[in-house]
Amino acid sequence: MPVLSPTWTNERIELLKRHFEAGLSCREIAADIGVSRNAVIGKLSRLNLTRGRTGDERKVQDRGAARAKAVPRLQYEMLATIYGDTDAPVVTGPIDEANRCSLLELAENRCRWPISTPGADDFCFCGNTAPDGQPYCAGHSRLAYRPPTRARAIRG
DNA sequence: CCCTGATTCGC
DNA sequence: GCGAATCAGG
Repeated sequence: MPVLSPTWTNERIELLKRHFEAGLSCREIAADIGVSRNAVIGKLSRLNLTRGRTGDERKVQDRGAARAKAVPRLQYEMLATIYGDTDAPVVTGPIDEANRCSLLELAENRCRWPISTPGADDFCFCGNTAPDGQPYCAGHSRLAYRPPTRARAIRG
């Protein structure tokens, strides 16, 4: 019911904290929730959930790999692609939903693909076996990363 | 240059 | 309280 349009509802803040604690970057959190990166950071600051004064903890970026510069896709884009066109559950690879685990059961070798739905109480993660160094499993990794765009390559 | 998070500041 | 703008770091 369109009684009000609160920017930060209970579900928003829960998702915010959850994703934040999950280790997701503010960019991804913002994309997932559907707000700007600054909005997420601003809210986090107000909630005193900041990780401490730091430019960025991720020392080296993918830029080190000059070849195949796969840039992390925003979940906002992914979800839009998945749910925005076809009604069928897009199969992208060996994704097993049966292995989904909770946040506390997440591990380095576990796919941390967030099975999140706006306002879902059964939030969980993929939990599949993820390759070394990769946050997602093979199937989700394919979704999470897109091949280098020609426009970007020729842009210079 | 790109990216990131944190703070500042106007609304 | 909210988020863009700005600052600060890598």
